[in-house]
Amino acid sequence: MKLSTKGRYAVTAMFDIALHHDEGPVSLSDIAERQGISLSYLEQLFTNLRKQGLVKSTRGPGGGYSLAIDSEQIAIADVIEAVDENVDATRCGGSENCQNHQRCLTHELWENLSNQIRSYLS
Amino acid sequence: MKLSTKGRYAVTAMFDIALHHDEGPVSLSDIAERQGISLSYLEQLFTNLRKQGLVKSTRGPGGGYSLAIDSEQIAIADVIEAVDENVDATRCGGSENCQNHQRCLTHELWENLSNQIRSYLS
DNA sequence: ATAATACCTGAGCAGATTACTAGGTTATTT
DNA sequence: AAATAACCTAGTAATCTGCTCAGGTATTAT
Repeated sequence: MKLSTKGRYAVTAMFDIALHHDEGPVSLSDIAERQGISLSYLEQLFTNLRKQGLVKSTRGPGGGYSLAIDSEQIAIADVIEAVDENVDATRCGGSENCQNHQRCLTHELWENLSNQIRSYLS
Repeated sequence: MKLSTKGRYAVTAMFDIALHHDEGPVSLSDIAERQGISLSYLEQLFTNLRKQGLVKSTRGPGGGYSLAIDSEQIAIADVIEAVDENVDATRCGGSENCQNHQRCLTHELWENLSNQIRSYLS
């Protein structure tokens, strides 16, 4: 789990789409202008959002992106994790070098924390 | 607000100190060994933790770090923010380029989110 | 006193990430 | 046919991460 500007951009853009949902698909250039984000950067973010099945695209003029599912079904955590490919390969990857209780304990602590944040953002 | 390995290291180390609190100050080399974190890197993190008044240091042999305040008074958010100097200078820094309602709205959305996460981690 | 311990500081560095630019291709509408 | 907008690929400057190295300085045990 990671919380950075990248994730914020994605959340902001998704929010923008949700707001203009009734006017049909929203083009990235519109979002870019409204939210002051680089168009090409948005394209990269939306590649991931599309792969995660959060948005669907319509090509050609008048096209753009629209939410793939109902806005209330989309968790903020999903959006953030779609763009922030989490490299959270915890030191003790699963079980291997959990020699002492200590390391397991702190590892568990952090995992719990991550999970709770994730469920909070849902 | 940012959640990364750096913050996790800090939280883990603070947790380690809290666990060994009764045995007096905890040396960074002990933490480094127990948690598998580079000593010099820990030193850098603790410089910030000390500046934020989260830990106090005891020099000399037998010295180390101890919690500056009661462990229950320390918010995880404080620890994370002490090391992850948040560059969260939001695009519309205060008021200047909030021309349209749109930008203000999403900005507010994100700020609320940040605040709620912060209060959750307390 | 002196050695050991452990905090403190700063410089540097490989690798990754961030935010962005540039320049295309493909699909669709008008 | 021409315009639009998704889609794709590659490159880049700046920053961040996690770490090493190389030295300090302060405190305490002997």
